[in-house]
Amino acid sequence: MQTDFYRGARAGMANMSGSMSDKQKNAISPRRDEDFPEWYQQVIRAADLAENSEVRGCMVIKPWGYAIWERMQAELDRMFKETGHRNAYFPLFIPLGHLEKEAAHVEGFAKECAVVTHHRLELRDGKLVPTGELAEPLVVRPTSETIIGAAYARWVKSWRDLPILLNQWANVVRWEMRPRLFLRTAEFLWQEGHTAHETRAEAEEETMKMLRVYEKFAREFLAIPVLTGEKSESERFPGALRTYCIEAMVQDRKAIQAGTSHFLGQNFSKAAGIQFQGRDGAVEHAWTTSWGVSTRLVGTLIMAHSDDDGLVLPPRIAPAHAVVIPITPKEDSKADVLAAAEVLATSLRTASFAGAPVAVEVDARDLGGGVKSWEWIKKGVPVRIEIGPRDLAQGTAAVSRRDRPHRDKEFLPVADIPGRIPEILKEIQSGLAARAVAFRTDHLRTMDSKEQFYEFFTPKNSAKPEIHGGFALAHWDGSAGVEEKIKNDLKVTIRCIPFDESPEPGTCPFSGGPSRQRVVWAKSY
RNA sequence: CGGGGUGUAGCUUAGCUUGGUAGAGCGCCUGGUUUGGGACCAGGAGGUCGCAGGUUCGAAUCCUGUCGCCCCGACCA
Repeated sequence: MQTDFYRGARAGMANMSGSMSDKQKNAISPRRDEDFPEWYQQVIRAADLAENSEVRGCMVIKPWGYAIWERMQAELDRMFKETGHRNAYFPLFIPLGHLEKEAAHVEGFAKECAVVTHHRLELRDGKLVPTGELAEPLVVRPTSETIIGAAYARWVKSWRDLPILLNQWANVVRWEMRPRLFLRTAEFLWQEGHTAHETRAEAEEETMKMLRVYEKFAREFLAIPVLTGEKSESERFPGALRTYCIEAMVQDRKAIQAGTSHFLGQNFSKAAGIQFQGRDGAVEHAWTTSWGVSTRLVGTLIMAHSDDDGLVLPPRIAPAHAVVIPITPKEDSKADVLAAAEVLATSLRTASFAGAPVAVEVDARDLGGGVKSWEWIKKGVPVRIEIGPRDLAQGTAAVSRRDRPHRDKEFLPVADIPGRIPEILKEIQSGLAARAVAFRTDHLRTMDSKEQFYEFFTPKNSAKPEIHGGFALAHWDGSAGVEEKIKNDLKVTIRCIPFDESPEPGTCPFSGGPSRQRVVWAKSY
């Protein structure tokens, strides 16, 4: 089966007629197949999700973008609570000394830390200059293992104090060289779960449990299939014993790490001194985990589902499920149309989707119907409902779906709409998920020869690389040398070593050495 | 941080080679006609041409430096 993400847009274009088609075919220019990175930025602008700020690498998340993040937060927070976690908040500033305690951690994060060295500004010759140097500089958290570890060390005395199962919603700062809206910003929003356990087995189980939470969230809410597995040593979190991840494929066939869960062993508890007296009276170090997802999920969502007309939101994560658009061509019927729109919205809100009332917006702005419709198309709202004077007479409204060409509309009796919308939302959700699965299936290849591998990851046009490649399932001898070589040659890395109940041994096509199992290779964000 | 590209109104851009103090389209505002698919007519607002120096009688244009952004590389969620 050939999955074509552009099919919808083409069908839409074929339906177009009149002056519009001469003017503009798609809302977003360039199209995905012309220039994917530029398309991505234009979608963000067209949907009014975010913009770059005056500080390099930082972004302003605008209301519609933030609403998507809030939806993610709401569902994840619920899932964390269901798995026994509670929220807390730890400081933004970390004493420099804390960061020095775990060697691998220092190595991993030292290069990208913002450091606070002063606590006062003085006005000199009209310029503000920092004064009041701090005795010990403070690091703006790039992640919170160290400062949370220090707190856990204070809190834990006995095995009865364990486990500690906390999460925090916070911002973190990593001074990135190449920022990209949502995908990699100097400051980003995330959640970080931090747990401490009595036994190794318990901590390992926790690590895996939270990975499963992320996987379920991605599949059920974002409609994005993800591969799960373990990171190779070179991709592991600094200081972790094992790093597990969910990896998604987006429409340029690159991989994106959408969430991680780390088994930290006793590394951080030894560094921070998280010790307790066990059931046998012996003093032991706790076993810790950490796990997180960030606003990168918003970028992942955009790249996974959106099309050449803008954002496409899966209903289960959309801030609004439906928008009612009053069409008010005549002054004398305007009040009636607006009133009917409100009545329709109100009745629609009595319907429920996925266990909650259908979220409805009414766009009562005094603008042309086409203008308003296009705005909501670009914002990715799953369902648009237009209601105008003719509908009033007939008791109907025109229903359009974001997963269908934008010209398609179905006139439904108003009375049927509250009953019908939840079904449509369900169809859109499962349709987007199915399409994403099919897309990934099409671009996931099992391969055994080096030649095939290199061909797969080499664009035909090197000057202006077309969308190519995907995920390659190939054997690997487990050596960092092979990883290094492939990365240098093709910019392809091991995204994860999939969990495999019965691994199929084979031969590494790059070294000829023995391989325990196939691993997932891809270009990545 | 290295290589390449690029900065002119909110967006897209003309002008730069051959210096003479800025033009368009979209968007925005007002009025009218419109509104079921990104409307039309008329009027209007908006730019110290990224910033700082320099050359010159005069700089968007030439020179130097610097900053931002984009792409590639290193690094990363």
